[in-house]
Amino acid sequence: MPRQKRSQKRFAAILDAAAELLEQVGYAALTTNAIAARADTSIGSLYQFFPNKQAVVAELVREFRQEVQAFIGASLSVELAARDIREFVDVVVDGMEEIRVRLPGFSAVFSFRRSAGVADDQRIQLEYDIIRPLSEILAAAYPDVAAARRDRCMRIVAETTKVLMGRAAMEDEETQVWMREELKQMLGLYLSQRIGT
Amino acid sequence: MPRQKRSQKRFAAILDAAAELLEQVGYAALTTNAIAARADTSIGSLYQFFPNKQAVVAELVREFRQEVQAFIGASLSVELAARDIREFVDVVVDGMEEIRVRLPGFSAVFSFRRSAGVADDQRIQLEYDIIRPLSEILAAAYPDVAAARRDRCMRIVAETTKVLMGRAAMEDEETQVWMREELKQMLGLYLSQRIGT
DNA sequence: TGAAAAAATGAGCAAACTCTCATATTTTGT
DNA sequence: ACAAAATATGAGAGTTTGCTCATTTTTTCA
Repeated sequence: MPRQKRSQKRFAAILDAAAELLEQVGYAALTTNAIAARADTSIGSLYQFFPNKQAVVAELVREFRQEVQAFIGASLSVELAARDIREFVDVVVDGMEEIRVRLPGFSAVFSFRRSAGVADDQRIQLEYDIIRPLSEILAAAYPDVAAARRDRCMRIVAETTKVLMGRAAMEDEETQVWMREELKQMLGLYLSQRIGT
Repeated sequence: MPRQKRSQKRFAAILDAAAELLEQVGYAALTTNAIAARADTSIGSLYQFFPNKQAVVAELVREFRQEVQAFIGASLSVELAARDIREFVDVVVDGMEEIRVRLPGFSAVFSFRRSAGVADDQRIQLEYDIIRPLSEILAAAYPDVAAARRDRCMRIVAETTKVLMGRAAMEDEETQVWMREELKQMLGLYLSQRIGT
């Protein structure tokens, strides 16, 4: 762990570089040399802060998880879910989109499949960071719905949101907008029917 | 291209090995040496049939595309779509699941994101192999619906089906069953509302 | 049957990658 | 100002991987 300001800046620069590269080239093509070069530092410095390549991504995921938790705590509530579940869905979709845009590399990390077993635990936790609290909110808002159904619905909602936004990210602005709208429509209809209005 | 029976068997064995490895370790960890070893042949033979690693996957994708087209031609019809769009959705979901189970590596190839630019064209074509014909069937079954809405709906249906089945594939049998059922529910509701009964 | 064509083999080259370490530079505390 | 601690550097060691090629084995066919 860095103690001087100088090294703390490098630490942050390395993470920023990793995030940007992740966004641009994806996980498979991410290399430690490229990260160091983009962070304007030497490969040696990278390995002074991180024991290996996975650790860099793991630290990024840790930050991403915090952002997600902050968003859920700030924007989602039992009252909102109970009042209008469609509006609840809208907030979830818009919130995830905002996070994706603000944090380079987020969707790359969030979506990658079996990337040579890398940070797999962390990625799964990132998903549970969303599914679990959302399910708990629904539990409080709709106590009569069976727990199993609630969990399944939130799993569907989370997975669907994740992938459609990931796909949308690769398209032009116009396509992104309509995909988001269709997604809200679909999830709203689904939750209305499976959980309640 | 192989001319003797012996080499044609090797050609097929290499493709089978690649498909199994793709299923087991994913694209990122796929190596030509591993493919050759699993096919019980030498690395030299692999490069006698395929100019490079991408070509092996490309050939696999070519076969997958044919399977998808065959399924659509055999199982989907304008009549079915016009009669009951929910049943139409059920057939699509079950059909894709059947293909996924029958063809090792299918979901691995179908779902991978930005795998170092590999066979990207082919992967996109695979998606259009589904979206385009489905949209055409809907066009015939529901001629009053605007073309743009139809295309968007089918894109959403295809993407959602793809990812949820990909996720389901990593879970136990019980989870797969309920995810498929929830998926049918959601897509059925969505299409009923956006296209018609 | 024998020579030419086709197919098979695997050692190893070249390139790319992760990560180490001896050395140099900067910061800190006194 | 000076020594010790912290930080920075990049050449290169050690692997892995895609792919080649000289050589051997099998098949074809007159």
